[in-house]
Amino acid sequence: MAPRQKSERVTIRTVAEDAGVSVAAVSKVLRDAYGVSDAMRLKVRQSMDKLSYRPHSAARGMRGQTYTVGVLMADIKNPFFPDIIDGIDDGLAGTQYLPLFGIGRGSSSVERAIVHAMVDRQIDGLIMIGQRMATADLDAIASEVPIVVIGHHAPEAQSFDSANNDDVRGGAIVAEHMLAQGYRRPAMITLGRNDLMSADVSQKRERGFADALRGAGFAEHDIRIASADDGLDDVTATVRALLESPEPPDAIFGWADYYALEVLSAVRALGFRVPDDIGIIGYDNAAPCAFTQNNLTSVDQFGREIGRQATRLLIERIKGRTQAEHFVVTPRLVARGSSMAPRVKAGDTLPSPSAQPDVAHK
Amino acid sequence: MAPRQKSERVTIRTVAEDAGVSVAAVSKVLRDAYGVSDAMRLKVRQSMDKLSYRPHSAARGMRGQTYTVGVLMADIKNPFFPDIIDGIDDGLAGTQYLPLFGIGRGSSSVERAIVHAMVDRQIDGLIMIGQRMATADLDAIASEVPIVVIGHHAPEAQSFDSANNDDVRGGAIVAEHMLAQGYRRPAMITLGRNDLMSADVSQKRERGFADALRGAGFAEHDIRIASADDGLDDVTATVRALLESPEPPDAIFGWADYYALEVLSAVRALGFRVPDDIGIIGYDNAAPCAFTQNNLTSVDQFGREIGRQATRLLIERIKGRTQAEHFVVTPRLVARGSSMAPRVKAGDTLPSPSAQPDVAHK
DNA sequence: CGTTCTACGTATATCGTTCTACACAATCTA
DNA sequence: TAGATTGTGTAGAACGATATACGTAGAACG
Repeated sequence: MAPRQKSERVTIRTVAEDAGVSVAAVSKVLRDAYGVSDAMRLKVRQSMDKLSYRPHSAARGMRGQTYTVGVLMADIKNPFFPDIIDGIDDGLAGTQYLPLFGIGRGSSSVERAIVHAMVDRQIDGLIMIGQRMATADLDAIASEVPIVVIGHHAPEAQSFDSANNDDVRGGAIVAEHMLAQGYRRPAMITLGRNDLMSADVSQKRERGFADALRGAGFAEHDIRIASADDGLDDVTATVRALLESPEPPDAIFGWADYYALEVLSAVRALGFRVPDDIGIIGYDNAAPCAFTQNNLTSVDQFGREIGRQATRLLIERIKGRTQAEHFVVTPRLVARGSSMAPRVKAGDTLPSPSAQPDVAHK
Repeated sequence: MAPRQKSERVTIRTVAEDAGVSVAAVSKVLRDAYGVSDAMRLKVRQSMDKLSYRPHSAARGMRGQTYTVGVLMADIKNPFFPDIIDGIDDGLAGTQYLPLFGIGRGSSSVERAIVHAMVDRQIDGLIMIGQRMATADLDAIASEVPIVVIGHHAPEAQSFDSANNDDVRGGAIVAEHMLAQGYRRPAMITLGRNDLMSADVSQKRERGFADALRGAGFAEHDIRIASADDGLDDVTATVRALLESPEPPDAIFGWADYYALEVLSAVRALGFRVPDDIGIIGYDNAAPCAFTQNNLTSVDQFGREIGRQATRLLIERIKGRTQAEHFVVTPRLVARGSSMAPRVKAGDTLPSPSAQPDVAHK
């Protein structure tokens, strides 16, 4: 009937012709917009199925939404992030939105480039996981697109939402557990501050950890918090320095699991037994914690729930909410072997490497 | 001068007016297209900087390229994939292209949905890592967009490229190493076949492993290849069945590292020592292999190089190559503690749990 | 000096949607 | 019964780039 049939791509026009209605009508059906009768909706849907029509997202982006949400992951090696992503999938299930991911490499300039690229590609909203940008940067981005941040506390921020666990409390939980287990000289190893704005959750955990020790009567110089970049070599060097110092710690808190697993490796490589000589605790309760060879005590921050909430917040923002909302969940300690010293800590002897490094695991 | 200045968004038109040239000229500069003088290029570039202009990707996508390449990752928990991604970043550095990632969840229908979504968003090309679709599906996709697959062998495919290591050879390397270390009853645990088309690299590794054992004189019923879905529970159940069978293996090859680490956990949880009672070998040489607590012998397949090559192939395809190209690299064994039994395997006694499960790691 | 290149620019149709404005009929209200 | 309202549908202008087709000036050539 219609004279034109040069192109082979199925467009909204093809559907309209097939269904015998206008292009605008099809568009309305597509968007579940107001002003279509049930009869028309049905007719159009059938044509779309018959032609297996898929709307062209780039074209939609020119005027309206793309139904794409961007997710910026600060890095890809963190075994905790998959939990969050499961939560995001939960939150997106049943909606038209699809997540596309950008992967930062620990540098805020790379992150910025990715965010720009996503904005240029007309994403409808953005979830940022563990990003390293300052709140001011986030405000700027929020003026272009709705965002929700995970792993960055900004309770006063109005232009964007956030979803987090209570990291200060989490840090405190760790200190309390160490003392309850009989460890006497707890220490923490945390991320170095090379990038101007490093992950601020680590700082929150440090504060909680330190405050709890203070509360238990520790003097300022007995609160030891060392730092190292992630990566086995840096961590090992710092662990070595710590354990060879005059009053070495008998328990170490690694600021996050992926990092604590490197601490675990370093401690054992130096010939110490875990948890007998040194207790080790991580943060996130990521999947590898449960492996027998790690058996790592950790703080569960309910990543999946955080991901779900973040997604809910984002969709609300996209739909028009302008009031900020900041979700916070209370973390919980999951005790495993790495912090369960069997001994009664009577003689307060300094730990030293137990004979040989454990050959079975060498 | 120009009457219109209603909108605030900086478009190609804004730049053109500022630079005093036509819109078409600016577009040419943007695309490094033919027919612009150095003087004009400079002038336009300056205006773009001054206005901090960023081209609108959706609009570009309507007629030309989006300068976005999609990367489909079969899952996000595999610690090997980051290596590949590093390679992709290498390959993309210095180009205008930016990668956006889709994350499958082990199901080919989810993967298909992601691929469609990416195509609808006008990506210029697609790299698929460890995807589970059949070659026929890939042909269909390849007719819409250039693709390169990683972790799927299709040497005869003409419509798309691939980048892989030689998985058959890799499987053989493992068997040879086990025998050289004195292990006498090697076994392999590999992925279950629940999804119709599961990762075909695992099958290649199985073949290499089995062929090598045959070559060493093993009888067919002594070549044991068990299967389990990934996930600690399934793997543990299968490992238990294997180790409690009449002639239990004394060495186990896990088809990939993320999987072998679960095997390691299961074996130790059952009270066996590694490598004394049971040797364990993985595949990929992912970062966690080097941790002291894992100390996992593995096969290095040079993921970063694979990622680099895949990217090169993709860009060539985007630029117009139609002849298929299939890159294959030869893998290499990296021996670590998990496969280094110290004993001389003289008395061929069956392994049994050494006394108690190692309390220190429980 | 006319013709033919070559290099550089411009004008404008086009991509596939969404959105605004409006037409029309049926129903409600005063 | 006139006027307002509601429900349903259409036409056509955007959106911001790219690609095509073409114009112009200067150089090269015979």
